Amino acid sequence: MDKENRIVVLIDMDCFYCQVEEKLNPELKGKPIAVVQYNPWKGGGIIAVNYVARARGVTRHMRGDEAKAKCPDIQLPSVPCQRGKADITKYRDAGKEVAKVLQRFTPLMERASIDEAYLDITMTVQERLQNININTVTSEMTPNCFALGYNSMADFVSDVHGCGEDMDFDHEHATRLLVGALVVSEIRAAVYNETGYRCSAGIAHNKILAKLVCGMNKPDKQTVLPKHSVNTLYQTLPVKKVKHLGGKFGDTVCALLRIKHMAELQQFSEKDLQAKFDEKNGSWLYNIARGIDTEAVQARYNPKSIGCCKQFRGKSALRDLHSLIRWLKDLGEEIDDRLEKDALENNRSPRQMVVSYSVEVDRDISSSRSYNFSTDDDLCGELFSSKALELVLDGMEGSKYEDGESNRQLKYPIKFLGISVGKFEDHSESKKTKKIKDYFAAGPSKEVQCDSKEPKEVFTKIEKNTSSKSGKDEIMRKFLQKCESKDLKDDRINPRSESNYKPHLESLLDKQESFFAKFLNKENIEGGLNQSPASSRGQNNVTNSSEEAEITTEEVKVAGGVDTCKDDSNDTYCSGSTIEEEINKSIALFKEDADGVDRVSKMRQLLSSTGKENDIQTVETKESHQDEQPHYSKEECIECSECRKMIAMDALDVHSDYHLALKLRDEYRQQARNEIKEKSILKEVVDRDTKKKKPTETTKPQTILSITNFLTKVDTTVPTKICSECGKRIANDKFMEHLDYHEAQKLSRQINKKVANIVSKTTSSSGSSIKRKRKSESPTKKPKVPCKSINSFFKS
DNA sequence: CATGGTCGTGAC
DNA sequence: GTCACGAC
Repeated sequence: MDKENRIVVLIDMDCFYCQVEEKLNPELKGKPIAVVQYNPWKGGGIIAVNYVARARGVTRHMRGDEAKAKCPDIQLPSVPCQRGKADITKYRDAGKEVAKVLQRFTPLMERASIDEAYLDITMTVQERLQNININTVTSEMTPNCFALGYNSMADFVSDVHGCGEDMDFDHEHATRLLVGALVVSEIRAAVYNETGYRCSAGIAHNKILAKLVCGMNKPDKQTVLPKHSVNTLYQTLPVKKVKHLGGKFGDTVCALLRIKHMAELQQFSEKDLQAKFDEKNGSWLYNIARGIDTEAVQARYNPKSIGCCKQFRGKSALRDLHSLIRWLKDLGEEIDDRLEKDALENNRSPRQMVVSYSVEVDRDISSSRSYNFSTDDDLCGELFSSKALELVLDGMEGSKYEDGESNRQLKYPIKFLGISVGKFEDHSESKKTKKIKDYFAAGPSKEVQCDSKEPKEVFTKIEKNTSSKSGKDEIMRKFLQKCESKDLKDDRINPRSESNYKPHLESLLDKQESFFAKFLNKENIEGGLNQSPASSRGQNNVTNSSEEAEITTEEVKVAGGVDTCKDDSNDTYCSGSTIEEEINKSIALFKEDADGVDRVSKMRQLLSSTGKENDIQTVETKESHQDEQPHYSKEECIECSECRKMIAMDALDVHSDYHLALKLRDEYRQQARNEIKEKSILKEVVDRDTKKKKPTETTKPQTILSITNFLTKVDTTVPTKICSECGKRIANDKFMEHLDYHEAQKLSRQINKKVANIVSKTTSSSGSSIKRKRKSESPTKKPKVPCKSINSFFKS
């Protein structure tokens, strides 16, 4: 398929922060709410408004108090504060939860922000087209769907069926868009069923258009833009509504060309536009004026950088060294927290950090400095904050100013501070492919020495779950074969290829995202989808979008009853015990294996077999079923008592392991939370070079082992006992091991408690030095003066 | 005093 | 390597 006619979807969560709050606190459901940030001053700034509140005239740009005045019964949940900063972890996690669902439908997903993602479903549509008769598709199969240029979806459908008397009507593309709309209906239903969140979607031939129409019908709706409707749309579409044209560039375009609407852009030749703007922008404008945008959807799940920042407006500007240090410390710690979590989830760590800041000298001067980590840098909060301080002071050359010993004033007040890290590198060194190969090339022997932990664990899990059907070698050989012959994508899509190969690949994909993403992106750039001629990387003017922008007044429709079954993993991440890491990994894996593979189709089948209609449309024709993976009839499934999901019986034990792991993790997190102590004092940073670190963690390996064992699959044919500790069914021969696990757990709990006690006793003035026992923390080693001492910036 | 905190990108 | 911009 050529690059102009892909089927691209933008999924945008409706007032996402509000939905998250509603899910967390069901009492809010149905009420007008707005999420605020920093409530002290005038009720806080509103960053999201739900549709009930919008109907009452509440908008963003209002303070909490104004909202209260407009709508007295409005609820104003507040973004939690940590370290004096808004903490959006909740929403990030919720966003990931959604992305995880989306990812199942195509490997080509680009996460555009916390609540938006682009999906290239060209292949999915192609596949579906081969399995259905387009004439059996009706508009009822795509509820809440609009087709631009049509009065109703039904009109569009009949146009597709009737092939259209209109000469301009591009039947083939319209057909694919219709199927795309069908798929998107399923995607949105899956998102709702599995997360409880409502979203809207735009379906078009490229990102720009998908984004454009996504916002035209909200909330909980989708809009498809047929090719031939672009012109109609453009007639009245203000230039500034188009992505990339919403800012200064858009303004100059309008001013220079004296135009207002997109349609007017079409009168200019490409050369014209290139002359007025530059070559690239000229071409881009010329194309987008015709609804053409060839920018590919990048396969990217993880953010490329992780950062945090804060403004210090007005009087709160930082004027002395004390506050500078303190804020850098907080920022550094937040980075640290998030990095720790990221490392766990994605097996990577950053190679660079950037600190940016702005000072008010006359106007606001902003600048940024970067630092590349060296291999022996101990990546931790202290490193970040002290390095940042060094860089800031370095950059403020001459502006620093001392005023006696105790209170060093900065010459210019700091209005903004930010630390971010990026240039991530996989822990498994770019040798990942080689390692995978090595591991599987080593043959059936289970004992392959893997020096680093990550690949092995991942693959043993995968192996475990596939062993009944085919060996790891089988699977991996196929996988590598496909990689090498570059056929991989076709096989993923083509339902007729190895039928039990696809789901495993998918769970593999999930864990090895960066590897796979790279592969896909490469493919994409080199050949486009389906071997189109090599392209010169198209124009790029990309920006990114987030959360919930325009407050449009529309018909009110509240997100309805959220089913509460979720195996929700709302991590508020705390200190990282190794046990928790293990549990986390297990959860991640179980998630896929236990219920992740193709739940939608299973549910669809279940629903259609019981005749019970829900949100899910039973759209598939019979032949499309034949290729679906593990085919579970109702009798083969059982409802999980934990989450009420229907689980295949032969997967139930794995599934309940998953819940157990979740519980374990929560338990550990709770403990960790208890350990958290209040903010530390700048003293800590100041005397960082004299501080000694404590050797912690000595008994880990054993603990890991027993837990891992504990989480292994239990064969149902083997005699079992019920464990009195956890109530779980344990195979007899694993029972001792299992008890060991509980022992280890108790032990570690005790240890943690002791630590917590020590901390709380000494916490009165400077207690936080124990608080974070980082994995990377090496016993006594303090790297060879990685940072200058603060004093070196000030003569005494 | 007053949307704030994150992201990604391209130009220089 | 820095900066401004764009999105929300």
